Amino acid sequence: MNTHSDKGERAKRTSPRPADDPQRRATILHAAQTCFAQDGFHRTTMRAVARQAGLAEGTLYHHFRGKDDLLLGLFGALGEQARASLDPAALAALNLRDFLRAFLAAPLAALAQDEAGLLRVILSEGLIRRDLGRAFADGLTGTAALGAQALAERPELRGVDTGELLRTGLTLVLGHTVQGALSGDPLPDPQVTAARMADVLLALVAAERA
Amino acid sequence: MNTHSDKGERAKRTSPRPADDPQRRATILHAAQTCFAQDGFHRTTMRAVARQAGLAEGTLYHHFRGKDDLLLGLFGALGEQARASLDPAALAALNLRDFLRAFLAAPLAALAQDEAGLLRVILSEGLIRRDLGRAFADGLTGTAALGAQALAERPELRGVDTGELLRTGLTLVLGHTVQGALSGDPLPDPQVTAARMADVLLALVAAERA
Amino acid sequence: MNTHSDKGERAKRTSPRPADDPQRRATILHAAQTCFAQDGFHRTTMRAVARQAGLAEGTLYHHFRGKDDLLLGLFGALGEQARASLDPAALAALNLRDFLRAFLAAPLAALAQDEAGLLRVILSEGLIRRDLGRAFADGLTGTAALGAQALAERPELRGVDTGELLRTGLTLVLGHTVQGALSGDPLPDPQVTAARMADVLLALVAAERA
Amino acid sequence: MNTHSDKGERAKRTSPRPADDPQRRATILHAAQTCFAQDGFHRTTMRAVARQAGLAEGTLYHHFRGKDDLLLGLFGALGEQARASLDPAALAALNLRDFLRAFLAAPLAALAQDEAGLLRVILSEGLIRRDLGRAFADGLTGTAALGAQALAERPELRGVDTGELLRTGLTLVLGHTVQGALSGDPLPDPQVTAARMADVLLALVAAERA
DNA sequence: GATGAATGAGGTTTCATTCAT
DNA sequence: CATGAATGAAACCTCATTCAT
Repeated sequence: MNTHSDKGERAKRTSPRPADDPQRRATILHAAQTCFAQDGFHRTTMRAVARQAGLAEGTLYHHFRGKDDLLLGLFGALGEQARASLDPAALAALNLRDFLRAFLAAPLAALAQDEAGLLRVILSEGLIRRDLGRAFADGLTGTAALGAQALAERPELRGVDTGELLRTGLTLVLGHTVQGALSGDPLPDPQVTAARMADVLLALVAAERA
Repeated sequence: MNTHSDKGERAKRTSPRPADDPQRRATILHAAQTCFAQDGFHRTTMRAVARQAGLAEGTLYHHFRGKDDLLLGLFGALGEQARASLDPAALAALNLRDFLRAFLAAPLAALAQDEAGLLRVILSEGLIRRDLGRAFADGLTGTAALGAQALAERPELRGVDTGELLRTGLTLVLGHTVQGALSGDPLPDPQVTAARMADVLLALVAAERA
Repeated sequence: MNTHSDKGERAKRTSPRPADDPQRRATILHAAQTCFAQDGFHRTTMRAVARQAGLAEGTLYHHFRGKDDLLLGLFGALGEQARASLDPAALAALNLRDFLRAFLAAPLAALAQDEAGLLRVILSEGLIRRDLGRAFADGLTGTAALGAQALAERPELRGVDTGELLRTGLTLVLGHTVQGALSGDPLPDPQVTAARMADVLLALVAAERA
Repeated sequence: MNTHSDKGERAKRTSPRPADDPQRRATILHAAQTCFAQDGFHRTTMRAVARQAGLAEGTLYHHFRGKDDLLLGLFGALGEQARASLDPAALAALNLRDFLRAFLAAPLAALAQDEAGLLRVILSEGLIRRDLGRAFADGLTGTAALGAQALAERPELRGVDTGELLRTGLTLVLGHTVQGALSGDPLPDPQVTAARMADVLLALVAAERA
């Protein structure tokens, strides 16, 4: 209903016919995210998604294979988002403290806002569906590996297992985010949280080098 | 019918009437846990639980109000288990390092084995259902507070926010466990993991007191 | 629950063993009537009847074949009651006006009180089940015939179809009672209603003899 | 699938989309009436109604909220029918005898035919469900009041309580119809019955004015 | 491509009845 | 005879998906 206005905006699309879809896909995914975040994947009906998107139920099936495909699409979007929020080149220029802060702030910031709902849905299903869960876990591992590469050469980390360091950092981020998602409390400022967690990791480095 | 064999086991009870039986409840909860852990709450049918329990569908409803009540019962069991695994009195006698190890090993051990399935179910639904999620989060908070009390007087922690320290520890535990649940990989030995995490916390203490 | 006291009363039964039942049957029927009248036959569970009777569910089946048999038993009781409330010998002694009043007051009085519930149940099911319905209708017809016999010889009714006269009277009674049962309003005093209806019939007699 | 033939019949409608269709509703209600009249409301399954309507079970729920809504829809249809069969303007032109005959013949005729089943269902449930029962009773009261208005000015009824007169008439109609529904016997010609009942009322008028 | 009415398998839950104690 | 836990068929209803328009 409220989505009709969005449709209005999109009506000025220049293409004469509805075109194919990258726009439509996004609209639908966004609607799905909203619904899933609110009621969970299983308690959300395709009709609800359709209405939220301002479309008919049948139309959803022109753009997605089915309900599951919606979830997969959402998961893909989460991955893209995560990848986009982390720029290894930029990180490389920072000193260790700032590197850690930026590295941890990225996922925290991405999930801080209304996207928290997205995470809830992905995690909730990921805990049940082996494929989703593993993909998510692999994403974390990959991210840690990516960061570790950027830290590999730093002299002040000589003797430190940077991979494990960053994995510990991401474990903190995951634990923190899940806790927030469970409690329903709004998460504190990502920058502050990231700074606190960076301190933990720095303490760990200091201890290991001692 | 098929229940008679089970009843045979239980025949030592002299009472002629099974009464309201805590055994049956446990049997059913166990079956529910198995099914839920395997397929998730929503994809599990009451029929599946009944079959797993070796009972008729209708019988489940003599002991639980409905499917939801099964989940709640499971959640309650998790809580009891958590409470049972943490003995504040015993902890108080330990030095800091051992205290932290024991404090963190308790939940890790509880969830290490097949109970991992239980956690997956509870978390999966807790991420969607506000009441469950909050109850779970409150459990964590309460546990941290309980531990903090036991640490309050220690001179070597003068100036350290013990509450936050333990919360960080539990955040690590939660993150670690979720990661394990997601990846499907068997979690490493709880004692080892706990030791590693205790080191993180000790590093943090050292850094804060420096 | 409140029925336990009743059970207490009955405990002083002199017979050493529970005896057979005429007492029990009555207790159960009474409970059934209460439940059926409140929620209707179909919405009443055997468990509800058992509880109302202060008995176990299984016990009901020692005295009645099943739920349907309860309804039949109730119907039989209604018939007995109807028959008991009508004493042809006593009626024969009355003048026409009083005869009609008494004849109509009998069923009205029987149904006036809490027995109204009984009627509701019987009628409700009688409208659906051919056997019950026909038995009920036959009861009415029989009653009219019985009354007509008592009026047969009266000289002031020479030329009047007394059977039809009384059938009309019972039609009024039935219509009146059904209306009351539908509206839920408490029925007015049976005597008054009977008097009013008797007037209708007397007017009819007068008109026919004119 | 099997619906396509039906749709063929209906193909004359030019609208590309069936829209919300009043046809379907009627089809379903008719099927419901048939089933309910045969087996009663409670013994009729939604599946039976669907089959009778030549539709899938799920389809019923696109047009009615649930089983109860079917009953309510039927009740509404009965009301409409009753209202349609009574034309106050036309009645006003008749002399008293014909007025009464027409007034009583209307409901009798409406229920005489296969609609008798409809009445059985409505009454059967109305006797149990307070809301339905009251609505039905109110319908009767309203009808009597409507008729009384049309009779109000007649000089030959000066001094007669026309409201009560017509209520008595409807009580006769109700009693008569219920009796017929119970016995299962086919009701006699509505016109004849109405004439006989009109005579009763006329006798009553004569007696009251005497 | 868009629509949404129709489909029907399948889910949860109820409840009359049985039978071991 | 009394009990009441167990049974399991069957009811109502939901909802992902299809397909004629």
